[in-house]
Amino acid sequence: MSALSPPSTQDSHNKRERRKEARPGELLQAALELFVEKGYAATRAEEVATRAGVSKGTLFLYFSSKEDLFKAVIQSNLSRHLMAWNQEFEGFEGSSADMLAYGLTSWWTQIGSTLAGGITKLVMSEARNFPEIAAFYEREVVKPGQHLIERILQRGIDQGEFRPLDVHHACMSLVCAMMYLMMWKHSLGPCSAANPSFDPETFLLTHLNTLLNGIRQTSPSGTL
Amino acid sequence: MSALSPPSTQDSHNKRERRKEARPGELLQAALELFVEKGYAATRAEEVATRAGVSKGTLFLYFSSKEDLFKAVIQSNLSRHLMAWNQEFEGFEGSSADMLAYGLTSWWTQIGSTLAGGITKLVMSEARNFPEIAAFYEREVVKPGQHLIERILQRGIDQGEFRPLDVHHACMSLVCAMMYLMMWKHSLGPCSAANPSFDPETFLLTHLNTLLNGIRQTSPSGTL
Amino acid sequence: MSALSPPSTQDSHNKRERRKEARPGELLQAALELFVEKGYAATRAEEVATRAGVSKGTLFLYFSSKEDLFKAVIQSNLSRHLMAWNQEFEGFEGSSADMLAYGLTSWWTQIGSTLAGGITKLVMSEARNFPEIAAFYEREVVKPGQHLIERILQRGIDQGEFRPLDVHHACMSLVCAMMYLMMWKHSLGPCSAANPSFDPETFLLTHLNTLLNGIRQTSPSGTL
Amino acid sequence: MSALSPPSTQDSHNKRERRKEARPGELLQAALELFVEKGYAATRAEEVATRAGVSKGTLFLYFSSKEDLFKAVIQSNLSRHLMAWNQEFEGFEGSSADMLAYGLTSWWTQIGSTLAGGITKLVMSEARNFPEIAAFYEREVVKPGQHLIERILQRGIDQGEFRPLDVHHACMSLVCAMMYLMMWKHSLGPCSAANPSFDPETFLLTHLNTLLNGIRQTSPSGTL
DNA sequence: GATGAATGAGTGTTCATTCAT
DNA sequence: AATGAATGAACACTCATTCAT
Repeated sequence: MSALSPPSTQDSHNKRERRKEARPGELLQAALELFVEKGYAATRAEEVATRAGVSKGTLFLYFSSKEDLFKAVIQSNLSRHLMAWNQEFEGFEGSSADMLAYGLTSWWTQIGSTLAGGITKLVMSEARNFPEIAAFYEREVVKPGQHLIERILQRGIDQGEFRPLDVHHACMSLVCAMMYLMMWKHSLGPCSAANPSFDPETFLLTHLNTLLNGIRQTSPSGTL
Repeated sequence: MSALSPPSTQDSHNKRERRKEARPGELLQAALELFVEKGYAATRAEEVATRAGVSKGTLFLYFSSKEDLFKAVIQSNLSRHLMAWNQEFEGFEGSSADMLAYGLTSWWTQIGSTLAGGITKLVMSEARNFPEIAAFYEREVVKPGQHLIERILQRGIDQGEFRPLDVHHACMSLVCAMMYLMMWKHSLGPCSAANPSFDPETFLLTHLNTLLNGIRQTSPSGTL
Repeated sequence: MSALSPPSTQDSHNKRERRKEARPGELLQAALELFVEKGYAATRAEEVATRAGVSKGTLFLYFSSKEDLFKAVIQSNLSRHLMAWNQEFEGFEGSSADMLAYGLTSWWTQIGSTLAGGITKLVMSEARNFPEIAAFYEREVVKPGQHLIERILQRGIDQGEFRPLDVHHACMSLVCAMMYLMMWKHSLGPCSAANPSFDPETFLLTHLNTLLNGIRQTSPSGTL
Repeated sequence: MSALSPPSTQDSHNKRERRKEARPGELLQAALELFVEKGYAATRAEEVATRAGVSKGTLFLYFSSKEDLFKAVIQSNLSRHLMAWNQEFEGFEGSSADMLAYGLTSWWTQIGSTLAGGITKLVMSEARNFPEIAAFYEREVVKPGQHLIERILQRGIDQGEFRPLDVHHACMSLVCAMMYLMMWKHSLGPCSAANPSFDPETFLLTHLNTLLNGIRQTSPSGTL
């Protein structure tokens, strides 16, 4: 697209080339969708290939095994996931409570309610069988996320907005609601004819407000 | 039963009988361990049998299929407890806050901290592939558990202990912490050299107190 | 039953003894019924034992294997079969045509329409896997039966009732209708909602009359 | 097709393609042989594959199950012939007696004397255990065959060649001889050192002539 | 003799992976 | 590079047979 892109290959080859270069990405995308939908074990390699528009054999040209494909799916999506996460929270101005509310909302919009939410469920489900992925996830996603939230909480304490508290515990109290929503959405949720009036975003904000009510320096009157 | 009954006959009868009666329990225990450790799909029926000290064929003498075994594992480890709790709380005296704290503590002691806690993660992981099990779990575990907690919350509201609130949301705020702990403990937990000073039970009670702080009719001095 | 039966065992033991001596017969009867109904391969040894009112282990006390049981079932029933057959036809007076008609009718009544008819189907179905049984059946049932019919046909020729013909071929033309009925009755018949007005005995006599019409020295007017 | 088309491409394409197109036929042939020889239940799927020169997995590439293979064997060996006969007889010129004789002869040549004749015995043997196959066979083979023969008989009656008769019974009288031959040939036949001078085709025509003698409007001089 | 709990070889079927084309 | 026919190891489940009681 840029005029500065390498013009080494002839234009006539571009369509093919672009196709070739896009292959891994198309396979990863197809695999992500299927793994999230059906789980790792229940997804057949051929399904992934078919959805990506190639043959079974081609899949193994790009990934040496189904396990290798799985790792690539998770890691490539976690990185994307991560970048979005980091950009989102930089340079926010306002009260710490507002920061948390904003963070929760945008997390739900950009991750929880999308395919990315399925990755978390996938990682949790397969962590025991793929320790490398578990370690990667913890290092690259869990730890930075916790750190960010704990910093916001600490900021609230330092500025007298929240009463002194164990930021680690408070962070988990906050985060666990998101985790619960994601697991539910990709496991029992689709199987249960549950209360259709339930709205995840409302629940998240209710949860936050109840917690803030419990940790604020002075209890305000309204709670949602 | 009588001390004078011929011991020889008894014993000869017993060795076989005792085996037979113990088998289902031994198989369920082996299945629980392996399912929690490796996941349902990744556990071979023969492994379960071997760990229980019997042959493959014997497993199918007691459980008609691998899925049936899975259901039995859920039922024997979770349904049982829920029924007991329902009865226990029928005659409970004391504040609703105490009831919740007691419930959380005994849940952690009897389920969360044991292998049975892994079942929740197991069910969540496999729900999409086994809708029947998902339905079974929702009917036998989720619904009764929610019902119990919501009744306690409603009691607190009716007695003026809690301010009026959406019991469904509040129940989820409470429950999600337990879910999070269990998911963590059986997925990323074993792979991470996490903070060793973290104590799940303390976290649960902290979480409860923060929430109670947020929903109580009159804010007490401070409970964190 | 006879007063001369060996009185060696005490009367008090009789019930048990009679039971014990009846066991093989009860097992053979149960096996016959099930083999005829479901075929050899599809009948489980345990089913046979259960129907005979004993346990699985007991079956193998009397028959060393399922195959052995099968052979015993066939051979014991063929003998019975055979005795009936022989007694039936001895000393018949009347025209050869009447002999054939009588023979066909009584064959249908006593064999074709009973469990014994199922044995023929069983033998045909399993002959390739049990050559001994096939040989036994041919020697003890097929050959004598053919011989009898061919003698009757020859008698008809000798007495000028039938025109000269190949008795072997004529015998087969006659017999094949019985075979067809038996096979049908125990294979496709039960699976098809076939013409309910079809009556095997009528068919057999029609078949015979048509053949006799073709065989007789002078064609009579009526043909059934 | 063109003599000038590049032979290299053709060949490289063909070796693989020709295999693929030949596979179903090779598998059907192997299955036919083994099923007829040992029975359906006693033949292992792997044996069929091995005899066809492929691995177990390949069998299931072409037939979705063993039962499906069974059905395909029936269809490719019997249904095909019946359809051809139906068409052939549409334009047949000559007496109905000749039609029947011609039909019997070609049936013996194309089916009765070949392995395909074993299918009838196979179906009869397994019908009770595979009702779906029984229904399939009745629909695809029995019904069309009966219909064809009954039409010919009716034609003979309408044209004054045969005396009025019950075409259903007459059809069975005719057909039962073929059935008997096939059952015999694939059950007791191989086990017995039977009369080597016996010729099935001659028997069939003798049988037909005897019946025709019995059903013709005017008895001719003698046909046996 | 009788039992029935236990066994383990055997079967149909699936699916990740290979490799000739 | 791409294909897709072929493979064969793996797995859930069955059932004839054994043997301790």
